[in-house]
Amino acid sequence: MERDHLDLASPGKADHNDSYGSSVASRGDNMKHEPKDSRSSARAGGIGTSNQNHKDVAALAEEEEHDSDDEDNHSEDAQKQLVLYDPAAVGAGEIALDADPINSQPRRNSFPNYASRILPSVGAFTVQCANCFKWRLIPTKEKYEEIREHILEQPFYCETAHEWRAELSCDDPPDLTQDGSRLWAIDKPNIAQPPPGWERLLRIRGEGGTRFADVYYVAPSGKRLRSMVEVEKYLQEHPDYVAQGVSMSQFSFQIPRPLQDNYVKKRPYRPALPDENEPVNRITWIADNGDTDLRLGMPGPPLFEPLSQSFKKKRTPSKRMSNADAACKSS
DNA sequence: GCCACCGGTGGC
DNA sequence: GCCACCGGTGGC
Repeated sequence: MERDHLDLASPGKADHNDSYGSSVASRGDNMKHEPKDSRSSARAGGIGTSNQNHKDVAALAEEEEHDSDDEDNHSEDAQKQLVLYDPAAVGAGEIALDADPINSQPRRNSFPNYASRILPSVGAFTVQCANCFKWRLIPTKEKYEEIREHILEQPFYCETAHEWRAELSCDDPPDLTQDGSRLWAIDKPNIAQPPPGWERLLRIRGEGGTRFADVYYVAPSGKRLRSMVEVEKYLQEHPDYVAQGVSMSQFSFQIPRPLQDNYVKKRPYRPALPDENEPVNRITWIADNGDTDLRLGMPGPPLFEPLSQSFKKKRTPSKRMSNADAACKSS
């Protein structure tokens, strides 16, 4: 437990996480407030301390190179979370998590392989205190987006919540904990707030799908946009928005990452296309067919497993278009 | 016919 | 594995 806690606070480790979590509750069980849980929630929150910014891949690479001396990362241990909960449990004596009625309406999918079932939706927004690591509920989506926009430079503390909870301090028990009764997902830090009059919608997909979630932007006209390309196109067709100051930098289609491993179906192994410059007579042993059974027996909570993500090789900016570039190229 | 939701794919 | 984009389609 202690070690986990240290892991959480470990700058090196934290540095490798891009998590700012959102969490989804898959079950509507009661939340627990035991100290033990608070500990584990702190841990979970700890995973996501990266400086990664979707708009600055180069900065990310640099961070990774200096992961051993990022001493000031502790100030960025603040985590953000969206708590998604099972709508079926709404109203069953839950604490005030249904702060976002807009997204609390039951949703169902109706796809061939998904006998109509209720989809998770965002039930609450929560951010982790950078000091005590306890999760604090954020009263509204708008406030959450406001905090998230600058979470790296302006970490969240319990005192930050005085705006809506004057008495709150780190001595108070956590508002909620990662007790397995909810679906948690790690959100991305520093996502710009949507332009005034626009809404950023996060739709959680059903378990076992190919993706965890989708982000949509809803324009004041009601038009739904689902990619930077579409946003760019839309703004070109509606220059009045641009004249009002709406710009591409205010959009991000980054989705949170589920904390629950295997929520998203693993993509089947894709053999690389034969490289004509490579010898073809290598003996191949496909060890990973996407079956994760081997992991099931792993001891300890799985909360740190997503860490491996951040160790992926760096991308060179020249080879990877930024969102803005992509949008420009599409025009 | 619309659209919310999903799968698939290419790229990194 | 993650990300971005977009086509397909069942249900309304």
